[in-house]
Amino acid sequence: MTNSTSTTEAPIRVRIAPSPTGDPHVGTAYIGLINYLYARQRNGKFVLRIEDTDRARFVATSEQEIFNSLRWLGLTWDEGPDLGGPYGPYRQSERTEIYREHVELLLTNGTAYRSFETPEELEALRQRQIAAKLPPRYDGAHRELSQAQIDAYLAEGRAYTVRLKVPAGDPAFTEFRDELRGVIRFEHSNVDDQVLMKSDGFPTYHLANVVDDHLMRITDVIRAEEWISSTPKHVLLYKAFGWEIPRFWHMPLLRNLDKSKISKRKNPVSLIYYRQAGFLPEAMINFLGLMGGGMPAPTTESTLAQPAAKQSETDIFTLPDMVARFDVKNIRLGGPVFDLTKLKWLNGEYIRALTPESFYAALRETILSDAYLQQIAPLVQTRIETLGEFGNLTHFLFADDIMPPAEVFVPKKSTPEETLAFAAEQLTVLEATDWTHEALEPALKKLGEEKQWSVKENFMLLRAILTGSTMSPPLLESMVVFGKSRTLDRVRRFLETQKKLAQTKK
RNA sequence: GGCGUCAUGGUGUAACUGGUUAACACGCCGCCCUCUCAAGGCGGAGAGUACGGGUUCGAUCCCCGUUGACGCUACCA
Repeated sequence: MTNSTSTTEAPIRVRIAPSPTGDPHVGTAYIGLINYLYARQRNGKFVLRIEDTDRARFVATSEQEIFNSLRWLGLTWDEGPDLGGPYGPYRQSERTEIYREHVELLLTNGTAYRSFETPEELEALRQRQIAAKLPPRYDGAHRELSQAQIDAYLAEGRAYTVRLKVPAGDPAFTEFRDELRGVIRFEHSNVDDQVLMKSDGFPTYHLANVVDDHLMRITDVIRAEEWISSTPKHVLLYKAFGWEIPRFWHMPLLRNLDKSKISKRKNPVSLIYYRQAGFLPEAMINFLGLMGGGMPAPTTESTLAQPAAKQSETDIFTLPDMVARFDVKNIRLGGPVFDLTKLKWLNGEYIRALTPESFYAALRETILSDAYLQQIAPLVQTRIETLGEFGNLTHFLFADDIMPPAEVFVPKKSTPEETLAFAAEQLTVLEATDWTHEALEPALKKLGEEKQWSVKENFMLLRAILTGSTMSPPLLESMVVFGKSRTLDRVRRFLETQKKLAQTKK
């Protein structure tokens, strides 16, 4: 029932499989780091695979940003969409034919079946189950359709999904070994007949993931803990195909300060944000290495071997240090809080350790780059009388603690509650909008019309949040220059802070 | 609700996987240095290891239960 051990012989191959659905996420970097270390320590290969099977959430620029962010952190991969490799293509949207063939296999060997319900019907079923206080699950209505019925539906041209036929009867459970936790068992009555192929012909994560991991010879699946619950489905799939099962390592989930799964509302999660806000990649990777432990305690010998090193600085290490000393098996299973305070301290340590030359270079590459200043200059040229006033108008682009007082952001005709509610709407719109002047302007104006906020007050509110002031360079241009990640984060931080403020007043 | 996972100061971790006054770092407080602020130095408060039972000469570490937190419960990943 436990995994085959023959994978031990195979050359180690691991992978990360991010979805291009938005900004690259710190969680991706964390899992990427662990995979990277695992591969580098074992002479293995680290594969990057893009899981772009969700066409509804697909973001065109996302893939490139994932590449950039991982490279920024130094997490280089051996095979991937941009590098190629022996088991490509490494983009799932280019592998649809492979999935189709494999689904056919399952259909013929009876481990999967077609399900012809419409999304509406399934939603209705769900609602009925929830109302009846039953666990919402597919009822298996089409598990045993007759061939005649299937042919009839097919002839009608009815859309269908393909579902996994979770075995009934003996054994009535699936077990697998998590390398950090031991054997985990799921009763089949608790495993849903998961959709493997959507009606649009794209596979779901579960199918694509298993097929690709097998075809790409992945020996160790190192992923986040949120996948534990779906692992039995994956194991069942490996078995349905008659394939060897890889080792599973489920890493703890990064958390917000309140211990919930890390989320953009409560914490910056975009790697682009961290880069643009001036975090050094060495600090970020070091900090991620601290999450969950994994670095052995310093031995007496090693401290003696480096008498010059400050003993207190055992929290400070580089990526090569980690390759040399990190051990996945030492990972702590409690979800670590991604604590910005400590990350900032670490970043400060790295900044102080820079030579004056490289510190200057770091500034010139980021916050004081020519590219950035060239974008800013036209925004202020007509608005200043001496060059010395440059800072007066652009302070908000270089500061990280902007927080307008209520007098500034609440319009005369509105209450603070209305204002904050509208700001939340603005955030939602901004999140879904391309970061260009042409796209932002109509999107914001449309929202203003719907909610009956004048253009002036609409824009003024955002201006206040972004700049902390009612006077600034043009809003949209400023937002474009400041960047989507940082702007959105500033709005989120504003909303969260105001929410807390309102609560403490009560 | 069901299923699963987890549990050491406020936070991140350590403690030869049964024997320590439970250690280090961040944060916090104080002192020193200092034109300020940092940095740096020195010192301090803060957990008896979620709780309750076992096993053991002895449990942070092993077993059981409870509680809590978190995750999953989609034609999203």
